Amino acid sequence: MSADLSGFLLDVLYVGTKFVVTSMQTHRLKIIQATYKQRQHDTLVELYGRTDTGQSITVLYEGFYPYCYMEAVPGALEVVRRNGAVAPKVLWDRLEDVELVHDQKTIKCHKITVMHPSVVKKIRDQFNTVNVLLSSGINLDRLPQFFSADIKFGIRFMYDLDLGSCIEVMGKPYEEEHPYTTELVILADIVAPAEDFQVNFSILSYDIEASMSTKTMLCNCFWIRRSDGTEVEYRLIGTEKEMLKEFQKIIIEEDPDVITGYNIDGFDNPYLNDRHEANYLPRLKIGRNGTAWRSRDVKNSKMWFVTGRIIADAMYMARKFSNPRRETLQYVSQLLLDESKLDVNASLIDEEWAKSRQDVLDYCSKDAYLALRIIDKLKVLDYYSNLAAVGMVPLTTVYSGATSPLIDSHLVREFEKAGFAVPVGGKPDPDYKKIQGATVVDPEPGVHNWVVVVDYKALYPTTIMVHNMCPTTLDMENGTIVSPVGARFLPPEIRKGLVPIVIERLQDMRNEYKAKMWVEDPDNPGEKIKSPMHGFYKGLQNAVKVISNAMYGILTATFYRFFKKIIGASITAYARAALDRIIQWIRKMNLPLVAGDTDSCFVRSPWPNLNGCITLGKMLSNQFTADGYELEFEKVLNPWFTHGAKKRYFAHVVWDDGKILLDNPDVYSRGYEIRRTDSFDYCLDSLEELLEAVCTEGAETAVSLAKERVKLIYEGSVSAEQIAYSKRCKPEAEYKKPESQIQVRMARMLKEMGHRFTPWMKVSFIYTDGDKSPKQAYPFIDGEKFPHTPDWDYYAVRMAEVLGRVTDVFGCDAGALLQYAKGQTSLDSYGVIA
DNA sequence: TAATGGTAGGGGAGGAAACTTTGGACATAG
DNA sequence: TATTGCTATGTCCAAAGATTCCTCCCCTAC
Repeated sequence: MSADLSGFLLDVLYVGTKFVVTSMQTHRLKIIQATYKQRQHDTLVELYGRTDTGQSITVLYEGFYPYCYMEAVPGALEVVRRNGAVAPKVLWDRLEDVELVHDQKTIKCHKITVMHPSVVKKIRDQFNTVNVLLSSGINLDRLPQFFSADIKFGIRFMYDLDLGSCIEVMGKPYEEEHPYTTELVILADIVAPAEDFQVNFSILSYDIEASMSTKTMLCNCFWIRRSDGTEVEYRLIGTEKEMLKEFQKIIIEEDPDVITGYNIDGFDNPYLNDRHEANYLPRLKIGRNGTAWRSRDVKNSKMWFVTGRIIADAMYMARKFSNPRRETLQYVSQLLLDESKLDVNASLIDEEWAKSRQDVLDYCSKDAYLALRIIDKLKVLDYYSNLAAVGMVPLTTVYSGATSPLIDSHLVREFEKAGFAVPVGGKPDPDYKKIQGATVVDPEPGVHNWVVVVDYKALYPTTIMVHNMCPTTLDMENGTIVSPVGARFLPPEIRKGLVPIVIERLQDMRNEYKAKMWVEDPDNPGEKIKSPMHGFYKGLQNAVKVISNAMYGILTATFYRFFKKIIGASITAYARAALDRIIQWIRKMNLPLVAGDTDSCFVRSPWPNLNGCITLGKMLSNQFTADGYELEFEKVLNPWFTHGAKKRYFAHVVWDDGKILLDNPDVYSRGYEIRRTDSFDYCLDSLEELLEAVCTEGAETAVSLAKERVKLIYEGSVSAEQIAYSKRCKPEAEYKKPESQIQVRMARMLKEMGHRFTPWMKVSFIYTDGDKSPKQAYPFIDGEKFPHTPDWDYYAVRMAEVLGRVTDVFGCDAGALLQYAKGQTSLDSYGVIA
């Protein structure tokens, strides 16, 4: 490997009579994790990441201290001073008096700087604990409020140095003895923000086969793709102890940023951990600071963490990014990669192992390989990388899946810069009454031709900006902007809200990224072509959208630090009013409004042709693009169908944002079983064909298709695979009555049958007796023959209900469909259905 | 190192409550 | 005239069935 000499500065120091030459280096890196180590008298900031040159790096920074703000209640500081457990850890010489604005009032505060992050919590806690407070012997008028007192220290560091997810550091190699295992370990003098760049993370994907009878490990196969793109495969066999030790050693040597595998959170990780215990080995030590991994209970199941790396379960990623109907590795790799697992019966693994070790090793290795490919295919790392860049947080923060830290990252910085207090997050209120949300228009059932769709662009963010809504402008006395629910906000001339400022900045950012996706075509001046960085900027602009859209939700979350119920209620009230303006106008003009939801209206055009629709769409758009709101003319649908339920539509798109698709229309479908993952394939395939027929063939053909389908399933002429239901199963403790839930009963059965099941997985099953209560069913296993007889009667009824909702519009209800299937002419034999 | 975006809505399943039908015991009329 | 055997009918009451209503749950739209 050749060093990049341009990044070196020679720093010559004169020490006594000798010249000592030290090398100052600069590095650019993307932060994977920002954390810290508490030392005796200070805290060391630790940033783990990967550089633009592909090296793993630990950046250390000394001299940055934790702090928080405490309201200056008389005597409060004395309480801290007298607490022997806390006072020695406070840097009293750094104590500052500051004024912070909170709820339109100026509050006198102490800025308390301490040695360790844990001290901040202790200071807060002593005011919560009556005994500690009493023992201080001080009577307080009231308890002081705390501000900026729950920000993680690594994040605090990034806020204060205004860092994003990519940074530039200047420093020297860390010479002290240290536990860090990255290629580079730098003690930084300067840490500065850097423009975002793409990083090639290294990734390890592993899979373990375990004996069913002895519970010991048979083999561990894994693949590593290094930062330079090369891939290596390892296959560990031998004694369990050797395999465990070897795995740890290779992880440290190869130093992957990301560790993955299929269902590792549910199986491989806890299993590995158990085997370490069984072999009297310490926990797997794979942290980049030499520490062991650890697990945390999240919603009744475990998640695994390791310092400096990300443990990303490929199953979780597949679930999150592609919402597959089933979640077995076999199904997902078929769906996403068009590849299969190798043919080894996992529930008979001991026999297979005895028969042919080579086959089991190949099988195991392929599983690890598939997990790696799934992560690639879904572009998981790109997505998180972008989200981290826009959210200005380390990669681990976005990986955790929470969106509030991304919003926090922008708002807290903004609040602190402007001198506003940053409250600590609250606890959920069990008595909380939901605020009123959006309007949904009752749709007009039937087939409609030439329907124009208009919707407000970014309705909630726009609403926040237009009405200057923010905790910093909410002023019930002086506010002149009065929301429909009575909240009063200061106008921007008096004080521009910080939330609107952040939203505006995000929008500008998005426009900038969008612009960078395209460049002038050198061959065709005036024409735009994709820029070489098209994909990169596309990802970034999408990340901005994700964060913008989350803003309303976060501000309306009770636990969020900037939560104000009346602001949330005002946002939705203004939004309802905006939609209502269009609805009223459309009704006044006597135009048929066929549907509408939150920010959109579906209007049937009085002119039954594309040009007429375009005229109407543009007219609506012009009419209602005003006062900061932008109504977009989105689509023309022809035809458009609904059976009359909200949020359930099916249509053909013949015009989409300027593109004419008359000859080859896109399908537009919302809510129907077609889009649902908890229905069975035959049902949703049939429904899709039925809706297609409704749109293209007319009612008669559609009805006979529905009748035929119900008949076929009633006769049992459908494969087991096509009638398998699939439902997510949570940990049993999450249910009020676990055994009443079919998915719980199926999960129990799966386990009894010797299959791996971990909570939060989807389970597949087929009903065998729908008359019993609770209904009887058996698990369906991918690729295996279903050994029971399905209750075709039950399936016929289900199909009839689903298809009947559609055909009912044309006078043929579920009962009639069933009647045809059963070849009966009278209703009485199954009167319940009618 | 206890972490957490929201509300609106459709639709299936299970189960309790309210309601209806059924069937046995008994009485009475013929 | 009184009693018995038998059937038809009515009433009461509990069990069984069918409905309705509510809640839980999953998943989706926005």
